Amino acid sequence: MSKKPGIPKGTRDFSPVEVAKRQYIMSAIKKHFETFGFQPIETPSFENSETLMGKYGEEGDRLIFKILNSGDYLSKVDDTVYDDRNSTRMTKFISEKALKYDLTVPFARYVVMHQNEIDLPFKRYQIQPVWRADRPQKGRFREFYQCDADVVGSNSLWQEVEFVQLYDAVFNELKVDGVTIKINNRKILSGIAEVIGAKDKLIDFTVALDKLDKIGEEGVKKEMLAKGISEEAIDKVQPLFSFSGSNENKLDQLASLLSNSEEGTKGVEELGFIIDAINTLGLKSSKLELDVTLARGLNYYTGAIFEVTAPENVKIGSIGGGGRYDDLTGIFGLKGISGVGISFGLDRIYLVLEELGLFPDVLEDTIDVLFINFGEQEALASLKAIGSLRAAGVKAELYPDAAKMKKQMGYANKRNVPFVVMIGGEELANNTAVLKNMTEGTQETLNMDELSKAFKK
RNA sequence: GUGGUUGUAGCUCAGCUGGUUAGAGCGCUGGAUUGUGGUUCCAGAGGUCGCCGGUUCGAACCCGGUCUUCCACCCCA
Repeated sequence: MSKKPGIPKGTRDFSPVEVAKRQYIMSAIKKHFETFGFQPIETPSFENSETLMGKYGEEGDRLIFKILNSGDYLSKVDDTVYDDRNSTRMTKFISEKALKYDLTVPFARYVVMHQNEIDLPFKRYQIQPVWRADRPQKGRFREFYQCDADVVGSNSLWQEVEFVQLYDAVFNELKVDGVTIKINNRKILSGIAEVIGAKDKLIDFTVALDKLDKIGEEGVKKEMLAKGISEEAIDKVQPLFSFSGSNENKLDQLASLLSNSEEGTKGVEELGFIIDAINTLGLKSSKLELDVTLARGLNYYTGAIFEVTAPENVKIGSIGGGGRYDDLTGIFGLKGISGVGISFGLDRIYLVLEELGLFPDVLEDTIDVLFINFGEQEALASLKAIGSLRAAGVKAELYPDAAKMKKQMGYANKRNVPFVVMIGGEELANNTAVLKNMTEGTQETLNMDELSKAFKK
């Protein structure tokens, strides 16, 4: 048993059916990325560690897969570092490359490196695997695909509006009804923190607030207190805990709550613009929801924050996310370039479609016709016929061995092949072929011309 | 990284409080049917019970470790 091969934790093999289903999702995403004007790029599977490390917070560093240096990497390690036996500190001496953790940071690196060849605003999309050294659980893998679309070089809020439409277009195409596109704005969160006098605790505050739907009001308050946020401060944000009504309604409440904060007011304005525009333009099947508790994601979001959640009856959490980052390329030395983008979680969308039974049946791909193998001469004649069928776009194959009929027929049967052609001794002599319909069980003898015509649609 | 959970034939799973040769269904191979599948019937192959160690006269079953699965936390797609 132990001799059996295995694959690493959190990785998967994909069978032909699974690949077909994944491609179905990917092509829907790709189609809309392209109709929205995005162009594809690809970046390497692994980057220099320094490109990735420190970009996702402390937690992120832990989850980055590090690649061991080639050669005799230990001999180059300094004695003091070696004797220290501190893994974190040792890492940079024995590993200088790492598997990419997301598509956004490598994209920022790409923009900086290729700034002279890019025309701004630059709209790119990217569909590639990423890796995280996380513990697997439902909808969470160590290798998974992200499908990202980002725009750099434009501060326009119309981009945000278009991304909402893009999410809607893709999920509508995939026939997933009832997707919620949640939207928030970092400036609103900062504004709230400012108004309650906890500006220095912005991250702790937002992380706690984000858990509202999970641990409830009391839980959130408890966590905030534990993080050193005062009771008066928590009292001031009380309205947030029972935030309800229409998006416009929420905006009004936020506007008055944040009237003393310049930044917060800006955030309310930005959100108002996006929500107004979407109200006028309309969405096909998703709904846009202002959610002040939304604080997910990376520390670099500065404006809009997006998160897409699956329809209520599917418990999978978020299937996409994104936001605006005013200065992402700044970390690589290119200041003043704003970016905004969204991401689709392919593997999670797959689980949603599977659970809702939304994959089309036609994805079960098979060949159109199997030729039974009766021996050398017969196989040769079969391959002649197969050649002209293939030229006409028919998926045809010859059973490779002159095995027993039962076996060959059984193979056709198991692969759901709709037609079988038999060219045996008799047919060989008469230059004919027997075409059998496997679902009806009927068959007829045809000459070669009639055979190729039979498959013309 | 923390806590819990799972592992028996190719697959899905039984297996009593530890007691002789570990079972079923499906699948697989062969035959009934030497050029006609999906149905039926008959026969057969296939397991060092995840791995390592311990307790015991005796371990699939108890204990420890390890790997794997799934779940929750952290975090996230």
